[in-house]
Amino acid sequence: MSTENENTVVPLSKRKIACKDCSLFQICLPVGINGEELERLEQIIQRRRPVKRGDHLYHGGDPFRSIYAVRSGSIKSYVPTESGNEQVTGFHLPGELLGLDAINNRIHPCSAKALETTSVCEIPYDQFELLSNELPVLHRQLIMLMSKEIFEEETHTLLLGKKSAEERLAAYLFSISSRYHRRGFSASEFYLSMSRNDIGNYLGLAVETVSRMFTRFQEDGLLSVERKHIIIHDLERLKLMAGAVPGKCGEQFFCLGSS
Amino acid sequence: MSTENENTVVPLSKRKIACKDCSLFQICLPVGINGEELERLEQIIQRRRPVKRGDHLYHGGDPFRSIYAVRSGSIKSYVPTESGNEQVTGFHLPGELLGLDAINNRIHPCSAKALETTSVCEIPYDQFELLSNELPVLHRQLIMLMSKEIFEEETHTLLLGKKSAEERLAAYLFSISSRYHRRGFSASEFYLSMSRNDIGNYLGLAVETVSRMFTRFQEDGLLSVERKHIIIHDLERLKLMAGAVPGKCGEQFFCLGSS
DNA sequence: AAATATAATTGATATTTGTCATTTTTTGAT
DNA sequence: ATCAAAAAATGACAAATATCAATTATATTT
Repeated sequence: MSTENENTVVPLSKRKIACKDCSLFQICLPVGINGEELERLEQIIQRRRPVKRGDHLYHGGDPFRSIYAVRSGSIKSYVPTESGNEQVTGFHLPGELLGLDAINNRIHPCSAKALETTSVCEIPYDQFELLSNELPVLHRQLIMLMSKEIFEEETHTLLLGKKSAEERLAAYLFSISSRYHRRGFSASEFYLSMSRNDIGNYLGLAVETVSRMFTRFQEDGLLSVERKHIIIHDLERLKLMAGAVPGKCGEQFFCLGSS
Repeated sequence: MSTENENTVVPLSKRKIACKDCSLFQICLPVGINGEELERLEQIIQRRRPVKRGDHLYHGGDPFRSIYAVRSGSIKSYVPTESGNEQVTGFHLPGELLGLDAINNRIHPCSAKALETTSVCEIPYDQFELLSNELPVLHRQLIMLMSKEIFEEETHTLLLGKKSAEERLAAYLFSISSRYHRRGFSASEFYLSMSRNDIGNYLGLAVETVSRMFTRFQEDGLLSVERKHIIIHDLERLKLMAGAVPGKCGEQFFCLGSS
């Protein structure tokens, strides 16, 4: 949560932090981008001042202008429905993108709300498109990330379609753990930035069911939970409880959370 | 079901049917591709002999080589799970793509099985990538289609997370109807190529529940169903029964099924 | 710091949908 | 055409989870 100077949109070049110095570098841009290409990409990336908890990056229905990468903090994506309800469609942790569902229609189908003070990189899509004409590697990278997103949505479909409440929460916690771990944080101890309500919504469960499951997990000695602070005591067991994983995993051909 | 000469892989150039003559042209390639570009794309597209009902296009775990577009017939995508179960993740009707979830890992996370005799266009991905270096419009088009797929997965998440059995089946039938309609077929009368089992699996419901819902819909005069043959008597009511749609729809900013 | 609002937990009960068992219908094979 | 196997429909019942209500804990505001 480094509070750099907090102004409105400032070109990256005017700031100290460049992609190549960013801790998310290898997550955002894992493959074959060279120094010169990176520099040109950086020139179009905008770093905005951090958004505060509860603020929206965009609302469902807004015109699409940019895709975003989370630098720090976390974002919740949700589909607002007519009845005033919402369906949470995902949580975005550092190094993850959002807004990819809006490219086709040029309108955001989802809203994106900060769960805590959050910094994002904004990539204006028109400029990205122009630059990609010269640097096909950018398109290629985006396609990879979108493919990954599609796969992850399928994993979530599997969860919603086939898993019990217990399996859902276990899978959820395991996923969060893996993603933090990948970012260099502890896999066994972390703070959940989202409410029980959001978790339940995302997992297709009532809040009360989520609460009860947390209680049960704690009674079983699987983890300690105190409000949003989670300590996993047995990651292996958590993984087992999460049940089915696409492709039978078992190291057969790939694993959730691998890049 | 035009039974052309049924051999193994034959370059498109050797055949009579070109993309520009294909009835799916505007669905596969809706935007800004000119004649010359199209011709170069056609040169890499392979038309294989139709796959028979029950045959697989690929299995989960297979190395990724191509993406596919359905020309006629239908394909079921499913995630095989360790327990021998499966989770159906989607049905692909004419004009729709599959295999996009495998680009990132270069391994198919899903299996794809023909529900009836089905013709597909195969687009070898390496060649597509090479060609895209010269024709960025191809990448752009793929990104659009992937964005749309991500959006559709979110719609499915909304269905699995928030809807009752009745709403699920109504939403499903409305989706199928819209997709056929878009392809120029009747919106109110069609044959379902998938079993009740597959439908239930896809919707996160037991087969029996699907059966009962069909019966109820018929008793309500909403539709006539005879095995796989469906006649919708009141499309508007079906749409209403389907409930929540991303973005409040109501023509506010977009509608399911619009391109 | 007190007061108020919000979030989380817990218990009791209701409801939807799943499971099991059976019958009927349809499809495919010999 | 007959038989066997698979798919679909229907009924009875069970179970998981949602809903409702109440309590407790935690944040937020003044």
